[in-house]
Amino acid sequence: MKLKQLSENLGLSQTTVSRALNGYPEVSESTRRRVQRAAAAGNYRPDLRATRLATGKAYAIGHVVPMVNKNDVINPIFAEFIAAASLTYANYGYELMLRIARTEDEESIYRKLASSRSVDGVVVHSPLLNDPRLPLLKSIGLPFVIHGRVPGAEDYSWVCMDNQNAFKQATKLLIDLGHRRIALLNGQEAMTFAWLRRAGYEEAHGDNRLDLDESLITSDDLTEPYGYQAAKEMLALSDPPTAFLVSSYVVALGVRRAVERLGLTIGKDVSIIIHDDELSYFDNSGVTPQFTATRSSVRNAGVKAATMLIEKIRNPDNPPESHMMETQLVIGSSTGPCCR
Amino acid sequence: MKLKQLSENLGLSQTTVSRALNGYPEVSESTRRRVQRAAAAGNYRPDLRATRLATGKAYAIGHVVPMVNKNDVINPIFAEFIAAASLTYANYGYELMLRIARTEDEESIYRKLASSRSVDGVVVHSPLLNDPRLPLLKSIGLPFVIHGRVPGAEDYSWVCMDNQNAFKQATKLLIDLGHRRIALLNGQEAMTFAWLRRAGYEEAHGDNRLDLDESLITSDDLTEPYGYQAAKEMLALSDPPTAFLVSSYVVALGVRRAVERLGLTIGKDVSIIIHDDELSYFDNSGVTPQFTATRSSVRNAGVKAATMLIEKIRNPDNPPESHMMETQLVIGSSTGPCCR
DNA sequence: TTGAAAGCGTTACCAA
DNA sequence: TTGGTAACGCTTTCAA
Repeated sequence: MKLKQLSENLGLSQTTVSRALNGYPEVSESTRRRVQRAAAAGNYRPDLRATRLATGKAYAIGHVVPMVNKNDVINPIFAEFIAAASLTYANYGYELMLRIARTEDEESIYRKLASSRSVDGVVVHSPLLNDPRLPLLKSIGLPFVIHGRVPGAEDYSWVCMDNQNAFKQATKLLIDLGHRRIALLNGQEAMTFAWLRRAGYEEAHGDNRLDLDESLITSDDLTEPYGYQAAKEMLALSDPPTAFLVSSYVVALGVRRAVERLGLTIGKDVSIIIHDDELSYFDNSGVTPQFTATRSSVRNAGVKAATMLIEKIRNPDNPPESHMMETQLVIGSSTGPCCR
Repeated sequence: MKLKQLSENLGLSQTTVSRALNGYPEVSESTRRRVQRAAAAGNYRPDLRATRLATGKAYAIGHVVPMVNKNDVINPIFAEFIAAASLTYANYGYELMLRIARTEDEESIYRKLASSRSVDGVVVHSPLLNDPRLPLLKSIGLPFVIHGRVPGAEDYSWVCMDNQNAFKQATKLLIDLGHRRIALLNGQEAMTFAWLRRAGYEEAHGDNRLDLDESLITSDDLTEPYGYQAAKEMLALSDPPTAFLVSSYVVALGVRRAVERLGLTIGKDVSIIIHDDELSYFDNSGVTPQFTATRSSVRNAGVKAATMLIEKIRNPDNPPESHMMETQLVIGSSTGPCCR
């Protein structure tokens, strides 16, 4: 069923039918109802391709995910973020186009998305330090929101978990509990999320006049074996850590395994704080304090980024907007300082 | 830069320029080269919206992911599958539109995708037993490929890991090794992948005239705590299992934890076989046999589904095609029968 | 409150 | 081998 046929059936012009269906005010209520009824009965839906061409809009947002990890193409956090964004777009009549980008293709992908008019804007994932995509997108003039922050850069829109503060507060908590040897199991520090986490960790050390020990800091792709291996090696040091600050739950599972293999007890001999999206995956809350960005925060971030971008598209002259997602400190139970 | 301007610059008609750029044979090579050069110089790219309307194609494939899990919206396997598909579509000039569907919205989403002509076809994820989407999509006439199989249904296109055979072979291996009490930690059995895995497990038992013990079979969302809890309870039985057949690596991490907490050794006291996408996440190969669909298989499945669907769109009258992805049995090291 | 007609930027048919 | 022109199915301007 096309607009033409529908309007002929109704004995109205295409103009009137279109207006009735799109909620224009200058249509009489009785006509509108009649049109709506007929449209529903005839199962009419406007051809999105025609609407796009006629309106000059794409009614689509691109999500460009770079291939950065060895293991995943899309990590679970991104998947949740993107899923939430997708649901949000649907509410606004927008589609989500997903693009996976090899680093060498990334620039041409953005250029093509812009010049072929297939999207109205993009969400940029996995920002890096000095990320070249920022100036690129500005020069292209394609509206964008970054999922993450780029330290040092300004004048762009982003939505981000407060990684730095999260790790600062978590580190501070451990220090206040008496810990002095706190391990940081971080992600790849070329990505700003990891860089910021380390910054928060270092800040808390500085505030408390504690020296950093590089042998307690590692960064890698966030897998279970990484957590196990790193924790195992650190625990074998002559002066081992008494607490672990861990960037993801899978890594924490590895840490837990290393700890338990030594016969140590989490929450008594060793404290673990996890920064991740899914508290429930780690089932010994009540034993160890946990600092976490909950999965719902990730979803909220996706929703926020989506609405921000749509707003930006509708109002291109508004200044860049940014939003820091709150994280929350969840303490399973009281955990005294480590003393083994 | 639009086609009109480009053609004016060149002193050619839009027709000729379009033909030159789209590789039509009736253009002289010299003209084609001249056009291509000018297009590249002027950074011309056809407006995809116009192309779509003119050709009647959408140049887009929809991936509709139902919200089935409590924890993830998109599970990591889907993410990899979808990522691989996305890369494949890009090669063919197609876009991937991602839609997350609440169960109650699913039908209307498919109808809308079809009638608004925003996709040329869809990939259906997470098939269920007697999945209503099959007849729905057939009646709508929207080309589709299912990621997974629907037992009992016929005459549709699918790409699937060979879940049933994988679990049959894995179970058989354990039986041949002397195991008689084999636990199955499965996913939600409303989803066909889990149903098929159980079928394979049961088949191997039947072939060897072993009775099933329902107390050794559980199914749930695939999380670490699920694996831990289920394994812990089973190991406390008066006649505990000597082997575990596990549907995902996170679950296996939980099983391992339960096993190790009892002071048991994997590969000696207890065998574990994992069916999952990422061998490397479980780092004690060499100790326990592992049966696994590797992550590359998942990616291959995504590529396969994408190419099949595009082929189907180009050739709507071809009969349904299906493809069973091979899985491989990876044995870390020789593992004798359990005997504790 | 309604309608006629001109776009939107391509592709594709029919002539030349 | 090239070009004129009519689609494609909407939205939107202008007129009634």
